[in-house]
Amino acid sequence: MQFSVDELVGAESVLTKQLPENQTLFSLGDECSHYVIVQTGMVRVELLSTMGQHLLLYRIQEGQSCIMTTSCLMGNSRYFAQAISETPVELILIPQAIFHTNLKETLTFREFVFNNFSERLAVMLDRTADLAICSVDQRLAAVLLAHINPHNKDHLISLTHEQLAIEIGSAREVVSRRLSQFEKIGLVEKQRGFIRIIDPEKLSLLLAS
Amino acid sequence: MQFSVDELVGAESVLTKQLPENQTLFSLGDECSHYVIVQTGMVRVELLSTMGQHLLLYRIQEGQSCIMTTSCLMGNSRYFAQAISETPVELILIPQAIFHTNLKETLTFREFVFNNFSERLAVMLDRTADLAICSVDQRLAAVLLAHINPHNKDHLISLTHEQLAIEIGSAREVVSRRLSQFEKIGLVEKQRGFIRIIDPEKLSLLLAS
DNA sequence: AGGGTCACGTGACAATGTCACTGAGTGTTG
DNA sequence: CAACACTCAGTGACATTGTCACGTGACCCT
Repeated sequence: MQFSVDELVGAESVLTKQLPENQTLFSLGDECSHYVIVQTGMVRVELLSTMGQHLLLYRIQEGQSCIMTTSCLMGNSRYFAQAISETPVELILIPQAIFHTNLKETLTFREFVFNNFSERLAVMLDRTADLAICSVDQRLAAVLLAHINPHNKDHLISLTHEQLAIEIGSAREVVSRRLSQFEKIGLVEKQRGFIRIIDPEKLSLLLAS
Repeated sequence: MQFSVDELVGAESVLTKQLPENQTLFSLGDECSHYVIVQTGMVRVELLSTMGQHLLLYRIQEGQSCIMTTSCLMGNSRYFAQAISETPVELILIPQAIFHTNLKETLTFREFVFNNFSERLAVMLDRTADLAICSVDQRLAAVLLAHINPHNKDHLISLTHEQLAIEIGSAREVVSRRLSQFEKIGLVEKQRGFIRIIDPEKLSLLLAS
């Protein structure tokens, strides 16, 4: 993070909290009592359908805050999605009252909140646009390319088809089928729980069309 | 509107602007120089795909403000969608500098901005969730029911299939086909440019399933 | 070895989107 | 009025994507 939390809100009012993986941070209908900053780890925020389907809205990573939390605090409304830790996380919690006081009085805090908010909203709307505009193949290719580790010459990606499906907002079976097709034309190789990228260049050509 | 703009920001800094129907308020990539409140009329905000396809994000009506504008001002970023007047509109414009000063110093202004923002975000995410979760039939039924004028016993709705398609995020042909089906089972009657709701009760049953 | 769970493959089918084209209504204009 | 253009709607053919119901093999545990 690029700022000191203590400096922003005063050390005495900042709480921290640790949570293990796969823990619910908030659920649909919950009241919002604290502003939350993720200090380490990753949190997933998703909508829930009437069935058990999930729709990934966005992720919150190190140093970021949650737009829904911000929105709920600002508008005094309730959560209408749920958040789950994807890794063990360390959170910074700022009580509602302190949040509002600082928003009013501290320029650096206000700037942090607003910038973070605006940036997160942009990312989320980008994702929405992608979902609406790009094909499954394109979204799949994009996610695969995004997971390449540049330090590792062997482009092996540790994701299951299920995880990829959530990532691109599709279904496992669809991902399986498209990956088989990708394999057939030499773009990737499949292993249980892993995908190896064989031809990143061709893969990125997919995005252009 | 439930507040006096003059009271909020000082009469001297408030600008107003009139625009006819079908005018672009902002486009993708534009800088954001003013906070905007729609005083009368209606504005549509939509994403653009690589092709000419539009994806309706949300509408801004009387007394409301635009979340993307708010976000851009707060985060000092550029517009990544476009806004178009659906009717003649009357706008209130508050220059960026005045916006920030008032956000800092005026409690009522801050409350207006935040509440409006939070509410609009909720509506937009609701729409997103609907798109992801509900079937075409359900979305279509919902839109038709929402357009019923309770003062008019004759439930005649003035919308083309094209307009309905944009509304529910689908294609004209799909709307045509589903409406034909609706007509076949006695839910509606079609006319050129109009739909007559015959059986609102059955139509709302569609939403439940 | 047997049982259980997880990841994946697959066929059949339903829902939706896209394309290309037709035709019907409406208004305009010479 | 006749010709024309324009908007709105209907339709068949097809592609893409999602859903359901299974089956199969890998891996883990005792």
